[in-house]
Amino acid sequence: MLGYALGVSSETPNLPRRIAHLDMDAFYASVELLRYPQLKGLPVVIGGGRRREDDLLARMRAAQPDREWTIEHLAEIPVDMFPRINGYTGRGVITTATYAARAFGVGSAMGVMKAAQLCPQAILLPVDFEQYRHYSRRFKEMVYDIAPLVEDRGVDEIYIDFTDVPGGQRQGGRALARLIQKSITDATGLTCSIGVAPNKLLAKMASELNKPNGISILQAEDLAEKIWPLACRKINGIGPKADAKLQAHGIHTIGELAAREPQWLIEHFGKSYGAWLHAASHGIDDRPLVIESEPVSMSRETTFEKDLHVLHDKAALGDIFTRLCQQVAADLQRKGYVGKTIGIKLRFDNFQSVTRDSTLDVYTADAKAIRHAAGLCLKRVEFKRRIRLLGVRVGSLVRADCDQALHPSPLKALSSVFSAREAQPLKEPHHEQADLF
DNA sequence: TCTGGGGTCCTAGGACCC
DNA sequence: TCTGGGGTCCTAGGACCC
Repeated sequence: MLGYALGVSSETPNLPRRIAHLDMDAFYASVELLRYPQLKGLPVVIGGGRRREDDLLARMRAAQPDREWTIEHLAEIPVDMFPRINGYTGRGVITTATYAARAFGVGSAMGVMKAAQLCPQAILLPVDFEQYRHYSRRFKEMVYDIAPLVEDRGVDEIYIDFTDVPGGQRQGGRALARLIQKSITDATGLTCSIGVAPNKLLAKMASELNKPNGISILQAEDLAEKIWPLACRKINGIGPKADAKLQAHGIHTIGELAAREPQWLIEHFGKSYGAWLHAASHGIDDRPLVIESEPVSMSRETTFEKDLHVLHDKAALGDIFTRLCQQVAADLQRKGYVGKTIGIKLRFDNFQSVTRDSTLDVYTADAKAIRHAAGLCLKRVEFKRRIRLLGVRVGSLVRADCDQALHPSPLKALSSVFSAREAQPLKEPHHEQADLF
């Protein structure tokens, strides 16, 4: 009791916190190179549409009908049979580029059409999420066996708590980082970069310092030398908007940010964000690792090949809308969740986005119920432009087998009958479009 | 050459209740 | 009759991340 009050754990001595950030190198592209080793060293970008089953094999069968072409022979497909980026016309973006492609200035989130200008000879492969998820599970299992306290940050990134792992303190964490790197490469053939630091913020920046296949050890006293010269944008949490605003004030590096008075930052960036900017620039970050978490929302959205008109393309829009609802419903059911906030998202041809949502009295994962509620949301939108993107979202999720989901409060259900909010429509519905979708 | 899809979190205003 | 403050829920938009 006394020990707890003093913040001293009875199980572990008070070792200095050592947090690792592990980032798989060019993950999607590297997974593709495992099955197409003949592309190693070439500029390859991943993006565009989904994988069409055995597209390449079909072309090989046509080109060389005299021999067998199956999934076993992927590595034998000649390089010149692979699709080049310059033949692509569409709205896709690059998700990953090999280091050979990055040398041409091609990078993540870049439009495929722009990448084609920078590197027209690059090979373009479609994304294959199933394959990436498979390798994601494998590399995470390797880590988990060595160091069990892991925060999942998506398909190719994790934080690992080294503090109490045997060997986790040796050489600031380098020994353990080496062991993990070797285990992952032995098991998967993939490489990763690892940064080890006193907290998540610094670990994330450290993992970027020595890529690919590198290890970077950061101590608190290294801040001025290794972090302050970096661009503000390198801080996880400073995006394009905040960066532009900082630059407008003449702040380009983390060191320049650290030199500003916290009061000045609060005046210009708000109480919360301003205080955080100050702390981050000084390498301060107390956030714990989030070992397990529950989803808050699930959504499906799609960008059309061409912008659609709410009247002219009514049938197509209706079909897409129904399909999105069915997909979200299937996702919810497969993962065992129900939600009660149903929402839609639209993006117009000028890239402006609008969202509408509505909270039901009961939790659902039913495609028809979702479609109905989302349809009502759609009626609250004014359509003045062509539509580029349509999405459906279900939020306020709970597990399908939990009490709330199983036993809807009778009081709630009753109150909705008399609820004034329910009785009158939210804002003015656009009646002339009420039956469009 | 226009800019994917799946998420989380924050802010801010209004309704509503105590 | 007027005023008010706190708390929670809902909705819309936006920044940011992988």
